[in-house]
Amino acid sequence: MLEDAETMTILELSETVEWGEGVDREPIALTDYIGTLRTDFLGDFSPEKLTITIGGRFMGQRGSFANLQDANGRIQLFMKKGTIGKDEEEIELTDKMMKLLHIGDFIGVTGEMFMTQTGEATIRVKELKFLSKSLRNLPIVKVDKAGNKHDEFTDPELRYRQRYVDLTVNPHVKETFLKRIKLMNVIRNYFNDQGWLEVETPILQPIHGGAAARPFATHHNSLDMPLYMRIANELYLKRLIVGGFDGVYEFGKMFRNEGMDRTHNPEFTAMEIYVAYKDYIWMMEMVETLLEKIALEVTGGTSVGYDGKEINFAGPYVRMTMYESIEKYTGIDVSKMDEAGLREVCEKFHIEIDSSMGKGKLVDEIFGEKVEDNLIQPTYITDYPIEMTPLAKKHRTSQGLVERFELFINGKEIANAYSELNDPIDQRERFEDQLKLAERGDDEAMVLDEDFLRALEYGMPPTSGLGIGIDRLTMMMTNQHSIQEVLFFPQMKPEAQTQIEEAID
RNA sequence: GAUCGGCUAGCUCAGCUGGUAGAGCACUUGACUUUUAAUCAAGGGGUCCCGGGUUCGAACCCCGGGCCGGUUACCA
Repeated sequence: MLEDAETMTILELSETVEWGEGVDREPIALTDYIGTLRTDFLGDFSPEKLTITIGGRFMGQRGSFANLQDANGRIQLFMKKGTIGKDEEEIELTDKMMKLLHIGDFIGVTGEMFMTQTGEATIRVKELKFLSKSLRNLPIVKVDKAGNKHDEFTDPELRYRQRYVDLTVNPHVKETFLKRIKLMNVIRNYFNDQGWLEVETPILQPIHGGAAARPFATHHNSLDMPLYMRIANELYLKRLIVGGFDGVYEFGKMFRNEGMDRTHNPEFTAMEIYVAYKDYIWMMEMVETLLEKIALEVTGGTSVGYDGKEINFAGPYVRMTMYESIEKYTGIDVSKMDEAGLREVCEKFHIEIDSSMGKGKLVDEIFGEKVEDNLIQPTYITDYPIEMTPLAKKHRTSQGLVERFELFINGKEIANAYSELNDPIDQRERFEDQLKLAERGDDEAMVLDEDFLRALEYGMPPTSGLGIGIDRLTMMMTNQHSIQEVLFFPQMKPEAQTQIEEAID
């Protein structure tokens, strides 16, 4: 539906369609794309020989000059009235078309490259084809000589709701998403080179296992049973290791029914990988290699500017056990403390706690409050208390700990990894401990998955697993501070209630 | 959830102490046609987020609601 304000444009459209009927409707055969055209042209300039055909959006004009934009860039057109076409009739038609042309329309042009007096690579248009009409006004961003932007399309609400407009008029936005895609491809290529396999596991799960979070619940009609959108895919990937794959990974959307803010969206992308016959020490080395590679290929260097700081992704990264890190930043050794001692420490630092919290949770609270923000450069925090990590293997030497690390960068958790727990008896006990926590009031304690235990009972090789938050890693690599800037379509409340009602009817 | 700020033309924004709604870009018409924030002239375009209230009179003040953003809390 279009507003009254658009009436004029619709009249214009009908006129366009009318003359358009006389125009060749065959698909236009593009010979080039704007993105590479300018550099190709500048590299090997052979004037009057290079006849090309390109397509794109018409993005405004100045006198006889105009801009054309395609997926990868813009180029200037020279379109002089009364000169485009083979004969009188065609010239007249093209003049009419140029009059109807406005910002946002898709056109195809054929012409020759030349250099203007002011040194701008330009196409002298010999033939103009109208391809598609834009009925709405694009917000045009103008950039002056000094590089200042005028009338920039900046309203975050409009930008997120109408990402197609954002992408069209804000090149830096497109750049961010291209980097996100590149980042994922770097990971894929590296993993594939190692022989690890990209797999897919269920998004609709009868038991929402593998993490501690509130799920989205739904209902399957013909089975008449509840299903949950996955909060994690960990237990399914481990089943595949049981099934005999040596290395499996998945890029997947996870869904958590919790608050939204600058770093949380209800659906987000996690990359999880499991490699058999490895442990978490090996995994730290793998992650260092991977992140260095990502930084290099996505940003062009291993040192990345973020938040006014320089983050150095070249390995090896600092390694500290969780207890060491707490001692470093509080001066207190909590490693031998019982629950009562930990509660005292929390009180001393005015950390809010409640009765449902066990030992592991209390340690985590102290860590979150006193340590996390200090971990600016990539840092591995290792060897977590067993209570907070029900899916990780017990530490080979330290009692009460598990073989786990989290990678912190700029005070944020970026990756989480274990030597995976593959002892089915231990795993059952750890699930049962979770049940006790749940009874105590912890509504995020992990749910017992009987089939997963059965899988472990058949035998799982020693395995190391890793999860990386792709959205947050992308934020890091693109210097963005809101998750919405790295998601094409971040979750938003509906624009107007009426739209929802219409949709339901 | 708390708190602060924003919402005015398609976009970016002005709008004083409450007194007929403004600019630039975009759009339309014309001029110009080697421009690059093109230029010049004229024109059209508004549910001032929504609903109530106060007032002779509300974009502006008051009450309620909505959406967006910042901060903060919660949440692996």
